[in-house]
Amino acid sequence: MSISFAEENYLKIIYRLSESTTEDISTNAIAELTQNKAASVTDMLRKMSEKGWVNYQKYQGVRLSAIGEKIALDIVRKHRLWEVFLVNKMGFNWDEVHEIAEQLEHIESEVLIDKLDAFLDYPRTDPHGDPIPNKKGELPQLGYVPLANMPIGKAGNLVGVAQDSAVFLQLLTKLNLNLGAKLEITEINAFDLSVSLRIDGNAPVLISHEVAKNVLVKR
Amino acid sequence: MSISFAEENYLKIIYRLSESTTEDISTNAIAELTQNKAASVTDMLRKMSEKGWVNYQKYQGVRLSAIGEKIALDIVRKHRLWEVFLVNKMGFNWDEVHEIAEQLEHIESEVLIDKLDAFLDYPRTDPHGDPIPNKKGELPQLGYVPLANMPIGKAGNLVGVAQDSAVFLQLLTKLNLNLGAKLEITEINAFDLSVSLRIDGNAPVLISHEVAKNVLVKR
DNA sequence: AATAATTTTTAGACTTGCCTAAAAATAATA
DNA sequence: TATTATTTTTAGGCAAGTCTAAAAATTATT
Repeated sequence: MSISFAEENYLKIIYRLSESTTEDISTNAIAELTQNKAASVTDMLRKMSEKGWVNYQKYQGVRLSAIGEKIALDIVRKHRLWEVFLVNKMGFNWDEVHEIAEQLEHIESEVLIDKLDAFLDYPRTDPHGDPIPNKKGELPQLGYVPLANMPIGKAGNLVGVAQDSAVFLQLLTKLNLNLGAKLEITEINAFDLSVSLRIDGNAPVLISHEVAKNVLVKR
Repeated sequence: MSISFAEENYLKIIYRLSESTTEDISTNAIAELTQNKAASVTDMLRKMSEKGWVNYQKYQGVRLSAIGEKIALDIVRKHRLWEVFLVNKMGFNWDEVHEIAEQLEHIESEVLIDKLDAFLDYPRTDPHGDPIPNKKGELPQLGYVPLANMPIGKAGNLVGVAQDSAVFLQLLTKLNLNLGAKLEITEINAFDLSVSLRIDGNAPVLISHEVAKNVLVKR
């Protein structure tokens, strides 16, 4: 039984939504990310449920099954490896590669992906700092994660930075973002992805997505 | 107006068939290569004719329009560049790459293809010796072509070889395949792609596809 | 030139993946 | 808790791309 582009996209998006919550994923949330109407999502969830890729109860939202998660991780692996390729080998900037990787992730060839992995020297993260699953679907334990990738409401400690330019480090100091500080995202603004951040339990302050990307946090 | 995978495949296959004949391409020939039924091909030809990509008259076969040929050459360019990538950078053998390139050729990003071209150092031919069109759709003038790619009935002269192992050259000598010999394919056997070859006007002899690939001919 | 064989097209149908509009279920609020 | 608002599902429909079976056109053969 083969899998279509559309199905791969749904699985990938359900996976993405699952990363930042333990709750069931809503039809509307999926509709927004797939750019489809809720009715179409319902349709697809029913079909994928029959195939055993998701656990879906009408009106109750959806979660990936073990099989569905393995498939999703496989797509994520391909997506992130291709992103590394595009940035490290083809000279794209990290903000130009998403659309192309969305296409490349559907290329079907296990041996190609293995060779690509080797060619790129077995990277552990993509150009955005997201971890790359191995071929068994296991995520490498990095011990940290970019602040921008932390789920809302989960606290962690600042353990490092992904960039060490002087201007960046000066900004951190000014914001009271010091090593060891306890950080918790209270809100992410959809418009510019800027982040409301609670530092050491104080009132939230606003930082840019760019800053949040470069601050590394241990959960 | 965008183009679908299916349409790209049809255009590419009509182009391939057009390379080896000046006659109009038959519905059945296309059906065989696309692995579809003739009825489906008729349908698609009608649609592509409306879009102006082919010149099609019922029962009379089809030819690419100027626009259709440009699109086809673009796909061929992508296909052949990806083949070079797969062989030169990923370590595949030349006989393993076709299926993967069939998928990669549909990736849509002009800037990616340009960067890939540069990354591969602007190759003029793919791993099978077929010329790679430039981004304007122009084929490089190679001055030669693998014997295996010559159309049936067209004569040319042996100007070189694509391989120089001792056993191969010894075989050429035994077959009377010498530099400057006049060669004309009289038949290609579908089963193993072996070639019936007329040498200097003599009665045809049989050579393998492998040999025909490695003999270079000037038309 | 008439008939037979082959090729191509038409007609009608099916699947996938999407849509809109209306109905049903759930969640929020007075 | 009753009503309202929101979310989700159902029902019916549409386009793309394919299929089979039958009809029409072309080509080959007697």
